Amino acid sequence: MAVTIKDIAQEASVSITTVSRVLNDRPDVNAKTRRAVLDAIEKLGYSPSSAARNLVLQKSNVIGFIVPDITNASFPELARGIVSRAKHYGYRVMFFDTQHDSAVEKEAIRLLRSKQVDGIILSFNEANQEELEKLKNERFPVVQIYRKSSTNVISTVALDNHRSAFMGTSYLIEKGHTRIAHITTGYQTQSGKERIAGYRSALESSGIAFDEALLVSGTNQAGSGYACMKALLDLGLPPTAVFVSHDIMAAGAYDAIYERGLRIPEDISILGHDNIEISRLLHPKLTTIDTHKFSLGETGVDLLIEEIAAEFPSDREVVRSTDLVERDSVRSLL
Amino acid sequence: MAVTIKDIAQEASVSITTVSRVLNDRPDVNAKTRRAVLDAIEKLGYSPSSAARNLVLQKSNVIGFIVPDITNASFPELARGIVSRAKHYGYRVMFFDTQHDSAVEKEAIRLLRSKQVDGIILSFNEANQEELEKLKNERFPVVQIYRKSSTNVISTVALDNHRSAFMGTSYLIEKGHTRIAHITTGYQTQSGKERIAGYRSALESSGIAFDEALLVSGTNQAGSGYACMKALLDLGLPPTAVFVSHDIMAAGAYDAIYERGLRIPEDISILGHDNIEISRLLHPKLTTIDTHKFSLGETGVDLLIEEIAAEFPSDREVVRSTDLVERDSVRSLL
DNA sequence: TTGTACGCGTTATCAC
DNA sequence: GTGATAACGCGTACAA
Repeated sequence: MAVTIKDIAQEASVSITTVSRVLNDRPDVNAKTRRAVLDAIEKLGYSPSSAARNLVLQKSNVIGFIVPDITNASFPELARGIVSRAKHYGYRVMFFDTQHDSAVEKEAIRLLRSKQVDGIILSFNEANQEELEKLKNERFPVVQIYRKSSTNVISTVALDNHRSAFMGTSYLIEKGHTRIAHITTGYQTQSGKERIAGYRSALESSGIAFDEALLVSGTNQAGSGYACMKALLDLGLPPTAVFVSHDIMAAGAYDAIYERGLRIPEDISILGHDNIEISRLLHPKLTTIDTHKFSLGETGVDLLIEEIAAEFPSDREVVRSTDLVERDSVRSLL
Repeated sequence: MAVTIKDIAQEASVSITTVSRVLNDRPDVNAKTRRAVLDAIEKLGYSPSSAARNLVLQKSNVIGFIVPDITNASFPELARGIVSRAKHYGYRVMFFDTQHDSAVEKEAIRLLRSKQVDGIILSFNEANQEELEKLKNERFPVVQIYRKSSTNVISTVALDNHRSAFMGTSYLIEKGHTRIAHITTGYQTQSGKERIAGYRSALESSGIAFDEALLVSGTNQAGSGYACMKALLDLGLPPTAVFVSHDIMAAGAYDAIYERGLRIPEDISILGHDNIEISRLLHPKLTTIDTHKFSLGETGVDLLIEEIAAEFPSDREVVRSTDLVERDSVRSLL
């Protein structure tokens, strides 16, 4: 059915070895011969079987990218960074949306073991660390994004969440706010825990007492942000500013605020985190913290490629800082 | 290095054929033998090489999904639909973001020819129809989403844009609007053309004269929606309602309106199209038209699988209708 | 029920 | 500069 290297060889009256040579741009082949082969390829419409190639080369040039939820707002930019950098290295990207199924590790293991992919990038995952480390020990390239490895055996590119939250909270303090709430994803999530710590640390640095009532947790979704904000507005003495740990939750918070007939930032200031696309489409435009997702994705691929090429498993940990982007949702009280 | 079927055979003291049998859940193998093989597999931590499998089976169980821009707001849901349905058929999905590079067709052709993927789903693409049809003629499975094939040789799942725009515009008319503008992506895009036609058709049906000045075109981005809206607001007699062909442009339109100190929907009504995630996060929540993207993706996979299994190239065209979802951005003038 | 041997389409080694 | 030929790891007639 399909045309193979053998057909080309026959058509061009050469051996398959020669065909393979021109296919791989080897210099040691006569110009005339090359021409003939190229013509045959063109004529028969041939293209090499990647399956055969992968088999003999023991390499697929595909990297797997596993996310728990492809609809996560941070996904697109991160994915673009990964795809773009992967392309640069001659790799393709295969996506896996686990839908939080947590069969993540099984899928990952199967993929790697079967050589379907040469390496894997994990993001936002709650995967079993043990399994991953086992994989790692078998010399399978794995890189985590966003999530630090507790035992530091897996290469990681993460955010400096503590510093980021510290910076955000400090910004609100600089603007004259003292009653500052924090909407978080809670102590169960790593980023939540770290950002809470940064938030508290900033308060303390300025001599502001931490108020348990101003810390409310939910999940990384608009609806949850809405609920959290409502809880805060129901307080006897609501905050004048809220640091929301994810922009998508901030969008939900907007809803709750508008529902009460309040204004942003006149009545209450909102500071987000992540800087996703919708942040600048909200009204007023959301002041937030950019996480450089595209670049994070690129770095993830860099680490993975390094891992793939390396003799021995590396375990580099890259921690990236974030940047505040001022827009219109925070009011200065000064 | 890696453990192969041969190692398992040796370990279990059987032939590779037998191992292959248990691997593929063949019934014709003794229970005891199977146990032994399974044990060996477990012990050695074996998993079959997909490269070898693909080569002998002439099949990868991967489908390619090509989009011009992964950050398009309609992408996530569509992708989820595709991934979900593909998984159901035992397929994986490989994403390709062409960044409008329009080397799309070359990439697609290479992929298919090289058997890296068993079929391809194209979305939002401006790819060369001729190339695609050539592919199709060579019995390569290709399905288009959103874009109808002019010559009807490629299977397609598309939207009934005309009907959709007709419905949307009629809705505004029912609400008492007569001065209705349309922000569009223009006559160059297929969906733009069809939606313009639907819009005009609805106006005519109600005896409202089409006003050239109320039709303003841009690109499918927030910034462009902003610019288009500004142009409309600069009109001597601005519209009372605007039908925006894409929600992301509507989000930009909101900006322009707020910038002028106007209110939605009190001063001007906005009707979107697409129902992307941010639509319900805007304030006021955007009334729009849902395109059932998840389902579209599922159907795309259905068609592709059919195509892959089929003896002869099919060329089915599925046209899906849309649904209006009423929220808060349209005011009744009655 | 089990095993032998060949083929899938490439690349790589070694001759010529 | 070019050509046999042996892998790569698996599925599958065909035989036993």
